[in-house]
Amino acid sequence: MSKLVQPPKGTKDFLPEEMILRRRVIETIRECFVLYGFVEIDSPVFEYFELLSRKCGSEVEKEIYVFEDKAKRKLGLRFEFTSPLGRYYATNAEKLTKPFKRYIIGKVYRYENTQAGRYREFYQADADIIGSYSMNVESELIDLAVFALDKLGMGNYEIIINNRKILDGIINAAGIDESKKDAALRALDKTAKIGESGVIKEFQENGIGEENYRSFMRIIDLDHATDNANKLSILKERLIAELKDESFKQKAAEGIEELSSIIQNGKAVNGGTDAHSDADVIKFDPLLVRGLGYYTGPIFEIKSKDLSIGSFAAGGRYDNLVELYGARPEGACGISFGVERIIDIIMQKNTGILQSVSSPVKIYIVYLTEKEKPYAYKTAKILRSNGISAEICVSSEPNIGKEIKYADRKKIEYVAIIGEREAAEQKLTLKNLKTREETVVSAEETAEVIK
RNA sequence: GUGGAUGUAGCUCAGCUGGUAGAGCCCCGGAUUGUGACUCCGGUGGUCGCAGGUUCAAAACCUGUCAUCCACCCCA
Repeated sequence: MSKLVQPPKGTKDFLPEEMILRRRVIETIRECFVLYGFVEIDSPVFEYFELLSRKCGSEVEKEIYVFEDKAKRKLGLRFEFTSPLGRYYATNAEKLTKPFKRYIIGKVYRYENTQAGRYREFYQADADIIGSYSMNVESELIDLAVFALDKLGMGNYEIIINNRKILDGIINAAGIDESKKDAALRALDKTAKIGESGVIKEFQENGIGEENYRSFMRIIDLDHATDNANKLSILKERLIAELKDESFKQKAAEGIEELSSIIQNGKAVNGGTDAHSDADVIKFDPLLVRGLGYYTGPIFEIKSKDLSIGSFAAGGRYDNLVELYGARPEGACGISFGVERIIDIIMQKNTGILQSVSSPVKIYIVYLTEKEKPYAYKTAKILRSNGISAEICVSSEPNIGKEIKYADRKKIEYVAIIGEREAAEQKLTLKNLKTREETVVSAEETAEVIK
């Protein structure tokens, strides 16, 4: 294939069958957002580069698509929805009802190397609440995620939570210097991948001692704990005992309270028994870090338990970020779903799904000769007026065999055949392509039957 | 940005130590002029990712480049 007929690196074309599935996934998420009371907004795909790069961290900054417009303004494509939301909120704060609960679904762009599940252009579906410091927000977002993911049939997944405040405390208690915090966190985040020796190596490369690693791991050694609540209370005792600095101590305790509250809320909402509120699905993991620089409190990540495709939804609290854009400081927290990754998982779990999706078009109308054409069009209009999506044959020389084959390939469930006999009776032959059954009925009856 | 693998028909792939391309599926037509999944017959389709180089001769060897995949990095 020549270069010019390929879509640019990291982007792809979507075939009609893929679009049907995508549409279904996006619509399901959208419906859930609405069910939880979020309102939709939109904002530009590009913003001033300087705005996008604020507080996102240098690693992320490298991934922003940058360009200059003809007046030499430096612009960038949005790489996620949080910075644009900060700007949007600051711009429109006076017009918005607070707490501001909004959702947005759209394309975002990241200049990075492609891989399975990693694209340069992809969809995110994002729900955020600005204007509350309460943990009820986190609970609501997690509950929403569970609701949506179950509806999507995502099966086995887990929600991993942690809190930046706790991390800060453990880092301090482990004797790691504040200036080396980021490097330490980045290394720790990789524990599952590179193992203990790998983390120690990275620590040393950044001038952090092995003993610091040991103390960190000793503090978070919670293997004997029975559940999340138990883990948190053990950790709390340890941190209070080990932290000298009063402000760190207080923050860490606060962080633990926050997570306890989230877990508690989950239990309350689900009647205290639902598996989603327990360690099975919500899992406190002190090694969860997340890269984005603006998180200030609880952070969470959702990933499949049986497929390793990275997380497909994630979020966290970013209090006071809006202040960066000139608004009054406000509590804020959000969650983001990676649409492509969700679709990848659905397709891996159900390999035949693309073949099995049926067309949104309900019925295909074929007439046999020019004589029946007016009646066929009239029939189409009646069906459409009744809310039935109907396609009519456009060939000037219809061949019934070919037309049925066409309808079958397009996964249309029914065919209406209109020939001399049907036209005379003001009816049609309704054929179900799956069962191959045929009945002779009127257009109105057809609308009733296949609705 | 770094390292590795791959790139042949719409799809999945074959093509030996260099001798100028093949299968299956799909698609199209017919057997079957008011009926699609099966069967049979016939047919279309490839500047071998692209550009150079070596050679009498390159899909094959060399170099570069682009894309995909994998691992880093980071992340949805």
